[in-house]
Amino acid sequence: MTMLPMIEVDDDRPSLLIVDDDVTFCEVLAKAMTKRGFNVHCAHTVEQALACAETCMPEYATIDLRLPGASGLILVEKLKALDSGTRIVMLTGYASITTAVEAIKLGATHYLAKPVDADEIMAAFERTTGDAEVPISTHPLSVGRLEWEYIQRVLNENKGNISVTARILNMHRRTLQRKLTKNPR
Amino acid sequence: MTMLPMIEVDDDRPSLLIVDDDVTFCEVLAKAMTKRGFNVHCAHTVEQALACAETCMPEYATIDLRLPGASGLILVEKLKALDSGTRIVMLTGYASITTAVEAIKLGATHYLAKPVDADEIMAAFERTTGDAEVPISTHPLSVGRLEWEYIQRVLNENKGNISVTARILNMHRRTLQRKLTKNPR
DNA sequence: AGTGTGTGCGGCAAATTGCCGCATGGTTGT
DNA sequence: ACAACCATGCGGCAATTTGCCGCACACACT
Repeated sequence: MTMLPMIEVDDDRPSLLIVDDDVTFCEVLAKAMTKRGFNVHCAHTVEQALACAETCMPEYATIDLRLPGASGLILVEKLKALDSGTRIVMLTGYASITTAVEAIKLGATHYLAKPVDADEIMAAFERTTGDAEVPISTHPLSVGRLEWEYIQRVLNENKGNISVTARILNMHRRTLQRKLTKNPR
Repeated sequence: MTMLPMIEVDDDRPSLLIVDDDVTFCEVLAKAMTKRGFNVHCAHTVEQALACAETCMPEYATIDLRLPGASGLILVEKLKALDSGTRIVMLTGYASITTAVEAIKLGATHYLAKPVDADEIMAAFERTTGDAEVPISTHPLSVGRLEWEYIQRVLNENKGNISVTARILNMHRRTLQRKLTKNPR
């Protein structure tokens, strides 16, 4: 695991590579993880991530599934090839069972659907093995809140178009409309 | 209860253990897999499966996620402990990302949602390595589906405890109970 | 025995939803 | 300008889902 110190000699913090094309998301997460004691680097493309990984040799990584050009799964493969000890958490906006299965097979230690908070990611890093013994993290998000966050995200991605969002989300426009007038629960 | 005290003489067919509480399903699948050259055994509970596995040492297994009493996941763990070379395909009526991730981490070679046909299972046994080329879907989950996945995840993290999960999720136990009996929308 | 907790399920009122309709405003192509 | 199309906001009402009560049973711990 501790192989080549390279440039970063006197930094005993574990290094973390965040790969996500959403710059804002990177910044927010970077801040949160720095506060939790990581030496954080960010990348927004597969190429950037690889370049960064070669120099900083991250012990931890969070990778978004959907990256410009290629799939984040490739990155899982490459990072694991670089250092099989790297702990990788896959993040995704649009979770699917197929990609989850592949990510784990490729060596990701966990797979989380956005929205996630930093504590969930921390917990995921710890859970390297499949288990019966489950370390419990308190889940701040109620189902109502989760739904609200998700709706906001999809709505935003569709530029606020309620009709389109309702169709995508497979719910009735009237219902979406009504939900939007209410506060997150 | 002890159904097959059969003595295994020389049998060069690969042995397959089918674990599912649905007897009819077992029979149908057993027939299909026998035709494909397997030496098939069936079990309907975790205990039966373990007993069977100890005598017949299956090289292949299909395990239903939902078994009376315990989850099929622990069976994955035990079978792998018995023989780490066993190829296990997880089957489930209600596929969720959480259980898929757990199953793969525990060593299952694949995870399939019912209904499946025998050929899919055959293909799954072959696919031991991860594949970074799988297409990523850009289609968001429906809100109902998202809720379902989230519930599954929290439920899993709380070892299937419905009362605790309901409290964390800030929903009524009765409502959670009712949701769990329904299909992911 | 007694206490605490989890589970499954029935019943019923309250809340939410699905689904209709209609009027309005914005955009696009003719 | 006009029609065609789409998104929006909202009212009404039936169907479904929920919250919340209850009860019985099982299991663990004292």
